[in-house]
Amino acid sequence: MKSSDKEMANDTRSKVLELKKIIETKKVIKGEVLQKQGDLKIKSYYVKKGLLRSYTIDDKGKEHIFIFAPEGWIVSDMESQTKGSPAQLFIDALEDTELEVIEKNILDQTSSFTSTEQTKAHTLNLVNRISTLQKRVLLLMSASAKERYRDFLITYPNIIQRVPQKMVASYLGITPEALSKIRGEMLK
Amino acid sequence: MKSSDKEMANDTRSKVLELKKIIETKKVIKGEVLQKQGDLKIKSYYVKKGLLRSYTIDDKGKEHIFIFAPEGWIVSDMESQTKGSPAQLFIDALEDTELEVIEKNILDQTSSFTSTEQTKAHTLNLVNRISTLQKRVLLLMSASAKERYRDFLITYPNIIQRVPQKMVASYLGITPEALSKIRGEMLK
DNA sequence: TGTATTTCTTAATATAGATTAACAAATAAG
DNA sequence: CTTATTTGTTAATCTATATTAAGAAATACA
Repeated sequence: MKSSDKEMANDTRSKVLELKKIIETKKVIKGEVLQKQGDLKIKSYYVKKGLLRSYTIDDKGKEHIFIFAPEGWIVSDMESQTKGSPAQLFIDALEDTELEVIEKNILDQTSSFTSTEQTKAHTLNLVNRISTLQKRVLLLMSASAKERYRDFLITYPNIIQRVPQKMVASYLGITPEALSKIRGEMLK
Repeated sequence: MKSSDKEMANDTRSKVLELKKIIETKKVIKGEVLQKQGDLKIKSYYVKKGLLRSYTIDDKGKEHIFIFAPEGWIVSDMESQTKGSPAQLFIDALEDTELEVIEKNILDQTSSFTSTEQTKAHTLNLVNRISTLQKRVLLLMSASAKERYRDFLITYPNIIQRVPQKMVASYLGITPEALSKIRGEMLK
C-alpha cells in the first residue's frame, strides 16, 4: 500500500512541483534539523534524495515518529501551516538529503492552480495521505505490536535497512526493547 | 480542535455542496446500514441532521469506530472510493439521520470545480481531515487511555450524550470495562 | 586504530488495559 | 406495564507491553 503511494507520489511529482513558483533546492546533512516544535515560519519539504522524518516529543521527553519521508515524499506539518499556528512537529534529516522547500501553504497554492490536472494531482496527494493515516489509526486501535510491525515491513520495505531499530519502534508506538523481543520471536 | 473543524465544515458547507450535480437527499432511521465492508459501489454522505458512524470489524469480530459524523460532517471511505477497491468500513446511523448522498468520488469532483473558492473549500476540507487524523495518530501513540478520553471530551463535547459509552470506548480503542473504570477514577 | 557513544539484546519486574464473570441499571420490545 | 435485551459497573485474573538494568554489538569519533 505504501509502495503504491510511492508510485503515486512519483506520478504526480511533476504536477505537484509545477506550482511551486519559488523553488529553493537545498542540501542538508544527516542530523540537520529543519523544523522545531513551536517554530512559526512553517515550510513543507519535498525529498529528492535522502530521508527525512517528522516527530513529536511528549511531556515525558519521549519521541514519537509521525512519518518517514524517503525520495518522492513531501513532509509537512499541514495543520500548523494551514492554521498559522506554531509547529507541532520536529523535522530532521536521517540521511544526507537533497530537498526542495515549498514556502506556500497548501491553501495558497490552490490559487495558482492553472489546470484541472494540477488540482487533481494535489487532491490525489491529499487523499493518499488520508488513506495512509486512516490505515494507521485502524492498525493502532486494533492490531498488536507484532501485527503492526509485520505491516510496517510490507508497507515500508526499504526503510528498515536505513534507520536504527529504535526509530522503527518509535514509529510503531512501542519501546525498542519490545521491538527487539518481537523480532526475536519472529525468527522462530 | 474538533469544534474548530466543525466550524470549518459549516463555513465550507455551501461550497462543498455546490459541486454535487446529483444531490440525493435521504432519510435513514437509527440502525440503518449505509455501507458494509466489501461493498463496491461506494458513496460519501453529508450529514444534515442526525449522527452517522464509520467503523471496521476486525478478525476477532471486534468493532473499532473510525469516526462519528454529526451534523455538518461528511463520512466517506475515501481510500476505497478513490482506488475503486471494496469498502473497508461499515457506515451506519446512530440516530435517525437526514443526509445527502455524494455519488462522485473526490477526484472526479475536482473536474467540476469552477472556481478557486471551490477548490480551496475542498482542499480545506481535506486538510482538516488530515489534521484530525494526525492528532489521533499522535494521541494513540503517546497518550494513555485516560488522556485520550479527556481529549475526547473536549474535542467532541456533544457526542458523549448521544452515544452509548461502549461506542466511546470503541472510538478510543479500549474496552467498555476499561472506560468505565477510567470514568470511576475521574469522579474523584 | 582505539576509544567513546549509541544501539541492540536479554531478563526481571511492574503496570495498563484485556478478559472473564456476575450483577445492576437502563432501554427496548411485546 | 412487564419482560427481555442491551448497557454499564465492579472485581479477579491474565497478558502485552513498559520499565529498569546490565552487558554485548555496532557505529561514530578522535
